[in-house]
Amino acid sequence: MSRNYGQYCGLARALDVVGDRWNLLIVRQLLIAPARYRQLADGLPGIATNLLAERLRDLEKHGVIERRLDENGANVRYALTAWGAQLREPIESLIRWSAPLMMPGPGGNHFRADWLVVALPALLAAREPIEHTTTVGIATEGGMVQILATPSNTTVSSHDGRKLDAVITADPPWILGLAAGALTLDNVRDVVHIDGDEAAIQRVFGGPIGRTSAATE
Amino acid sequence: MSRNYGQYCGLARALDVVGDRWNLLIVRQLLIAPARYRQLADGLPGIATNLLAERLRDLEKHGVIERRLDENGANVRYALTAWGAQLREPIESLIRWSAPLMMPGPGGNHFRADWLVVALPALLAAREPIEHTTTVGIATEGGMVQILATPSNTTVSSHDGRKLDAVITADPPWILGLAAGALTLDNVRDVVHIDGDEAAIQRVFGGPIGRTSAATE
DNA sequence: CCGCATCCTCATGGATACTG
DNA sequence: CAGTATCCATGAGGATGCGG
Repeated sequence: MSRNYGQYCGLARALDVVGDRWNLLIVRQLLIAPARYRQLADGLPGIATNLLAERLRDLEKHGVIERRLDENGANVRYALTAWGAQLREPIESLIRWSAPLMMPGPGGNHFRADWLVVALPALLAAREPIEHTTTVGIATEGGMVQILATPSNTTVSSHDGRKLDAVITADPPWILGLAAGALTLDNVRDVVHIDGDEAAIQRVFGGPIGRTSAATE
Repeated sequence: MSRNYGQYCGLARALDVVGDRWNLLIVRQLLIAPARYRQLADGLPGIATNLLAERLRDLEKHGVIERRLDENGANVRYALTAWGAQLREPIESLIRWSAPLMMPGPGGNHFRADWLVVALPALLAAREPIEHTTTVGIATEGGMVQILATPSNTTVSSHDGRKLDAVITADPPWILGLAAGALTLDNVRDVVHIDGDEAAIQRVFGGPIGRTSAATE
């Protein structure tokens, strides 16, 4: 049972709902994709099973997530509600804010490639749109994700097997450093491996960082 | 001592720093202005003094806040570091997300007018810039804040005594509803009181809501 | 197996008293 | 004023059990 701050303040009321330990990480997992209980537990290393169950109940009660049944009426699957999905903005903001904390590297922490599906759009949102549609793969320990960048938008998802313009193989900190704009391709040339069209990687990661903390224009 | 998630994920590392109870609310207070220990305790109703002291130590250790001494070398004052101040973005996002939670009203919760200094810019950030420089006061139980809106930016601060184009007196939910765009001035005309130039209020709160969750254009 | 519920232990939070 | 110290209540984490 979540403890309330008892303050009539937007931040306090938001934290009354999602401020409890694990809550925002559960939302992160569901931003990747709707998931079964077991998938959530796997994607949240360290969570106790009773806590996961309790948090899911709380989040459902507050309208952040919902249980969905598949066609045959069994097999619950957890998914974000429309309101819960709007947590993407604060979560992406926190991810951008945390960039300095990521630069030192993993240091024994758990890592899952699909976390990049949330992190990369957050960091790449700072970029100017690219001119030519480009598809690149990011291969790290634990899996491959793909970036589909068009002039109008950029999406990141698990690799679906399609042919890509280029694939960059690298440890996660280098990828995040590139995405955050803290590193250039030249900086990391000898610790990454690129297959395919290097110019494609350059288009995705090399563009100017156009976004400031103020609104554009 | 804050417990760590042990995940190499930007969100998890951000929460390792600011995810502990009270931490983001302390940052909220310091976004209003640098403050003394006592001012913080007053602005955070419900916090225990040992927790406030411990959180301030943690946040300082992580580089989110710093202790500043005034000229004569005594009297510490807590303030955000440059990095800590960048938490304004995630905090404003959470405030926008929480708008549905604010509509039911305070219901016995604590309220401080200076919390509006953080909340109103977050909600008004969705507006198109106004055409004519306008200054309005918001008088609620517990104090008055002022909005200084120019074509280039909008700031909210505690009232400094200057002459204002208009003052609107209303309970907080009406103000937040107006700022969030959930209410119009016509909706609340008989529960608020306006002194001065009503058109000024209309310019600040009546403008079109231009911002969507996607980036502009 | 999956999706939890129970039980137990210990770390953390909260209220209040107290001190330099 | 600006915190410590103390004590109690609550929540987190881990192991295990259990029905479907």
